[in-house]
Amino acid sequence: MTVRKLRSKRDATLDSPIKSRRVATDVAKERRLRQIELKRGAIMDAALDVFSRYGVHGTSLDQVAIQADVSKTNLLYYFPSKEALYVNVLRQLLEVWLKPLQSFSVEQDPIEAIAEYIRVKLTLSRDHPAESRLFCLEIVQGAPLLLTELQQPLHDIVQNKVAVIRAWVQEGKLASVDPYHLIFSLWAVTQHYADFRAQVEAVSGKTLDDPEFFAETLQNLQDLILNGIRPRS
Amino acid sequence: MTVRKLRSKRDATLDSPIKSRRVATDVAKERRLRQIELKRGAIMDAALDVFSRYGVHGTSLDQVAIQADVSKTNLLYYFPSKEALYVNVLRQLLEVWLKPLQSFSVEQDPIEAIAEYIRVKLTLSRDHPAESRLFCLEIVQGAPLLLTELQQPLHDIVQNKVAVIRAWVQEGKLASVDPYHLIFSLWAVTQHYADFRAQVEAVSGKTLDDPEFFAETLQNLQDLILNGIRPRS
DNA sequence: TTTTATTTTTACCAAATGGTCTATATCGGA
DNA sequence: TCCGATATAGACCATTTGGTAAAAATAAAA
Repeated sequence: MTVRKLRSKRDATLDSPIKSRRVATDVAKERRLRQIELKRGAIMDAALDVFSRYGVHGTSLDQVAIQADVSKTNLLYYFPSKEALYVNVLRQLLEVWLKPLQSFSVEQDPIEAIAEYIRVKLTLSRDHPAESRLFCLEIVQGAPLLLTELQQPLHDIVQNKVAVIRAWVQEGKLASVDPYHLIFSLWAVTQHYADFRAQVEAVSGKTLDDPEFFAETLQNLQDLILNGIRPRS
Repeated sequence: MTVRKLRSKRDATLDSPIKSRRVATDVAKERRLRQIELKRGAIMDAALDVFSRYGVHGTSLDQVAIQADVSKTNLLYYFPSKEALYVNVLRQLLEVWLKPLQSFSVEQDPIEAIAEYIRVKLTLSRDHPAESRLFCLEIVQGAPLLLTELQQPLHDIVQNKVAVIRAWVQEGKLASVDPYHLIFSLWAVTQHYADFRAQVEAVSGKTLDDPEFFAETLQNLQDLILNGIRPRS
């Protein structure tokens, strides 16, 4: 109810800006909206962090609230329910997540393009581990919420890149790899360092936060994959 | 308490078999023990399944009980607590999980050995997806329970295999890859098909259950990795 | 058959938790 | 300074859920 109120208010200001007699009013309203977005953002950041660590079900709203430095009731003023909060977090995460794939196109040199893709994805694994983990958790559990709205755009963009890779293969610029499996492998090896960080650390004693280890990992993954797909006489 | 009772009883029968005047008694006792293990096994199977789907926190004991076709209280008769059940499931899982790595040794041909390892791991991903998912969930969340007892054996066995791979490299049988990253990559690409099954299916429309897709996946992964590490002049 | 040990069920409890309702504080505008 | 709207907090509630106590049922032993 409270949220319904909030929603309708915000929608109202967004959809039909009141023809204000004074500019001052509008400015203030906008500032307030920014404030709201700021606070919502802070809550979502906190939520992303704890959700990705303990899972959605393993996290209480109180935990999120504390982490975001607000009261639970106040949190529920900004998000109608735990699920709504979670969905918002997931949706925001998706944007970060699908962006890197956009990049490569037929004109590029495949070796360079893929090397760069590995670099970008590995950087993402280092700098956005929470996003990586939460995405992983959601997908592992069948992505009940994500899949419906992920399926279409993901399918489309992958389809697109599959065509690009296929073209590269046909032009003899790559060994004959199945584009799907190449993409899956790229995802797998790069995200592994974020998602399985605990294991990586247990085994090797290092994480991507160590610059040397990061560089070494990048080098190895690029070598492995690129040698794996370089056209062979 | 109830469990303590159960425990002590079982321990007693295991540690100091009562010098029975009759064989019949022992036989009966053994049969009962088998029954207990059977029931515990059934409960653990059910638990593995639901835990891996909804996460530990997302699963209630009632769900597990229903899946195992026992009452919740009855379940708690066989396992002292939810956590105890979970730990048992994890421990059992570990055995299945660490086995494949044991296999390769210096005498083998590295290309064959690694091809076989990929095959085994991919088969595991197909036939034991629940184990793969639960392991993934646990590790992603920092493996609070697993890590303590996983760390040592995992570290040891990996250390061992690292030495093997390093020897292969030194003998010129492999390109100069870092053994750690090779192992991580092998894990990543094979487990991906189980853990990210939802995504793989959303993108490609197929799963490892499809024999054709399985074969194709295996072929591609082997090609990719093996070409990636084959010694190049 | 009687007795004893073990397994299963029934009723119940206490804590945690998502969420609501109401009161209060705060802030922008007049 | 006053007022209306927005934001925050506090008390509270209903449900879920892990777990217990005790009784009932079943199986084993004597």
